Amino acid sequence: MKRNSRLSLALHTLCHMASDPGRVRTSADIADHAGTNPVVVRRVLGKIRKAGLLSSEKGHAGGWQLAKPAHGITLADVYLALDERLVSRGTGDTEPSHCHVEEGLQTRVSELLEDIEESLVQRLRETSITEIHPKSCSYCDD
Amino acid sequence: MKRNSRLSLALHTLCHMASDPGRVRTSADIADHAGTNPVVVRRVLGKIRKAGLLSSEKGHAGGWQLAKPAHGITLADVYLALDERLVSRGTGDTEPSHCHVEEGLQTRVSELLEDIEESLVQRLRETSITEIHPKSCSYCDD
DNA sequence: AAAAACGCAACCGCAAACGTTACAATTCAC
DNA sequence: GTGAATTGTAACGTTTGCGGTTGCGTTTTT
Repeated sequence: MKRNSRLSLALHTLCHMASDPGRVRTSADIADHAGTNPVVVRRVLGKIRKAGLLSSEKGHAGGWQLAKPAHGITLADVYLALDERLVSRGTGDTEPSHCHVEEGLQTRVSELLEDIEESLVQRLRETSITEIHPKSCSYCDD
Repeated sequence: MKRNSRLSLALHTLCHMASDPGRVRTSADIADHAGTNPVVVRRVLGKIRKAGLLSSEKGHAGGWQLAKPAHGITLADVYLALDERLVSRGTGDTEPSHCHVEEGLQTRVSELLEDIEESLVQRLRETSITEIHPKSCSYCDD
């Protein structure tokens, strides 16, 4: 897999599911399609499930499917479910500075990045996963 | 330093410079203020310089300063100068798949992320570095 | 009981990035 | 000229994040 793999993998999988919501898929199936590993798939989809977008069933004939209508799932839902925080990254430790301006500036920069992050999420909220639809393919049983 | 350090460091530094454009600062000064290392500073600011936003002078009394008016420098300029590509990350190798749909989908997801990246840059273009101004501080000579 | 599937923890290996040291090149003061 | 100050760059170590992998327990169906 390559960069931004988690988001990419999640969108990839959700798009497949949106095109055939009834079908239950195993992590092995998904991993094959995405060119990765079942455990990685379960790791990523686990977060999506915790956000309520997917459901999974254990045991024989178990697997994954959408937990709600695809048209109601936006890119923001997926992004937030994965806790990506591409731009802001909650700074966590604000190391104290010897200078008032420094601390103020540090805070300002953080706030700014936080704003940008919010803009990004707003943008993501405008697109549903149903809008990622490649043309159908007669060679695949998707 | 913490996450997203390059962008953070660059904004931090440029903001300082915007508030006193005449002053020449050494990488050691900047590193002190930012709580990092002169070499790291030179690494990051080097990219900014290549984009034409900063100039640097070697030798005694050398250092860094803005290469153009601060109000004309946007966050997008800085972001692009650093070649961050937070969301899309030019996939590079598009591993061929056994399935037409997979390749189409892969492409679609990449295009989508590319769009999002573009939206992000558009958002960044709306803010100038002069808009990151903490209140002045009588304890510091900034 | 066996097979199929998830859930999870533990590890390996790799790549990116920061931190640091070292050194050459350049510029200014004297 | 000599020396100090500063950038530019290369090299190396360390840390961190993450994908990949293995292993094992749990659950469900047959």
